[in-house]
Amino acid sequence: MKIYNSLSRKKEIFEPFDPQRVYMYICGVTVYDHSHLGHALSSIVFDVLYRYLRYKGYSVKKVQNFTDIDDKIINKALQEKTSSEVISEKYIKSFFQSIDGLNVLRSDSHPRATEDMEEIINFIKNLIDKGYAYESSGSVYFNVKKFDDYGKLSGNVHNEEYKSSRVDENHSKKHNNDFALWKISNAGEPFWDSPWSKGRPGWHIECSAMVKKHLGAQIDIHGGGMDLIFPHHENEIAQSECFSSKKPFVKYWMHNGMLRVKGAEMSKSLGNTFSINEALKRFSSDAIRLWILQTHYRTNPLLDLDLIKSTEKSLTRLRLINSELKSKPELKKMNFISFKQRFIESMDDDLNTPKAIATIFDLAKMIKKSSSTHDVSQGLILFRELSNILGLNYKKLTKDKVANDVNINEIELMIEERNQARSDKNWKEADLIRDKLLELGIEITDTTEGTKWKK
RNA sequence: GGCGACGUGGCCAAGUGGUUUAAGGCGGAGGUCUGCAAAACCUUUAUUCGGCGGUUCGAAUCCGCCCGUCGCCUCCA
Repeated sequence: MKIYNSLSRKKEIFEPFDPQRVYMYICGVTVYDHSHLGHALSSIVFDVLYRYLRYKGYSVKKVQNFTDIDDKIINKALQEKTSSEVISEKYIKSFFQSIDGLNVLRSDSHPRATEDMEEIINFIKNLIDKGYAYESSGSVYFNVKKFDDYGKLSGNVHNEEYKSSRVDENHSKKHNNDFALWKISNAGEPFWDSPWSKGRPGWHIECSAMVKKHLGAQIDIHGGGMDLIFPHHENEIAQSECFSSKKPFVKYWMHNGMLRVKGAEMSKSLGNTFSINEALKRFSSDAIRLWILQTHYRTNPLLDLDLIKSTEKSLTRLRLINSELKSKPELKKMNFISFKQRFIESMDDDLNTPKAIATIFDLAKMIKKSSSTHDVSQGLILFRELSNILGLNYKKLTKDKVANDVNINEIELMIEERNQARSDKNWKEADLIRDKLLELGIEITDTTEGTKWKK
């Protein structure tokens, strides 16, 4: 299997430190708001990686953290006149609801920064002891100049010229690129005791500490969005490699592309705030997954709801294969192994899910085509097996209640009336009733087993 | 200013030197079915890969230039 490594900027053959086991860490979300479709993209991509590695026989340990203490959470708490704990708790719940809804498997562990504070503080202590970090008026900074490899991931070299647009009120840093490991708290803000001050950890240190604690000093895969390459992951490398003196901290860095939104003005109103939970009310998890996986994970797709809708459409064919097709054991068994090979070949090539999906569609077509002349049971088994790797479960969007304002009995009655009209060959009346039903949002289908309807 | 990505049919999107006169999905067209529809199924839908040069027996795929789009460099999946 080949994986594109952001560090080397090319595809590399995947060989974990331990040939049997894979240790992977995915940067999780900062829980100050509902997760949006961009998070869905990332979650789904690494969920598929997780599923596929297990399919290949690896024993995989996947860890994804929650950043549950940071400025945005504090601000939100202030805004809503509550505590950061209440805020983070609320959005952690929402996050799980979202990824469960997307059929994303839970990671083996979901640690929170606030629960690993001891580990974080010890990590910082160690870096100070080794001379990589320094304390300055209650805060602690990493001294970037002490780490020669700084910039190896992002290509951002020490750049004193570049002045960030950010208004940094902090003048206690030695160098422009030095970053906070520990931040002294202002009055009223949440804090933890430390040798340096009552304060809280900087953003990057939690991941280094949690990787170390939950997975080890060196791991196979570290994933996240491309936007995290700098400074987050660059800084993680600095911290972790200085801490353990082991290189590389991460063997394969994987970064998914960023979901883009049409038109800048839309970003605030519609696009960016389109939460996963909101999307799941309108689309099935399969549709969202297919939409995302039909684009390679390293490209930046454009959010387009019509596209998700069209994906929903393409699923009907697959659902039909999954649920309605029966195999005929009395016929000659058909072999579908070539489809499996194609699928694996695609996935082995840096998770080429668009190609893998094409194989699933081709497989579906072949099953359908051959079902009357051959026993296609093996094809059906394979179809489900491959679908499962992509996390497709073929459950329909549960538009549960057919709306309270629509009376089911009434619908049945109208359908009966229409069928009466049809048997009387009173087409005008029949069509009129059909139109009426359509106005109510009821779509009907005449089949050999009678008239079916759906909302 | 620095780092990087990309431009493939109406739309989305694989392919990155010959098995490709370019997968798959959506949409369109034609057909089967139907009272008509819908759904489903079948068939069909780019001699062509932003433009111009070059390398090569051979290029969408490599090189150069030009045009265009986008991401990151600041919290961010």
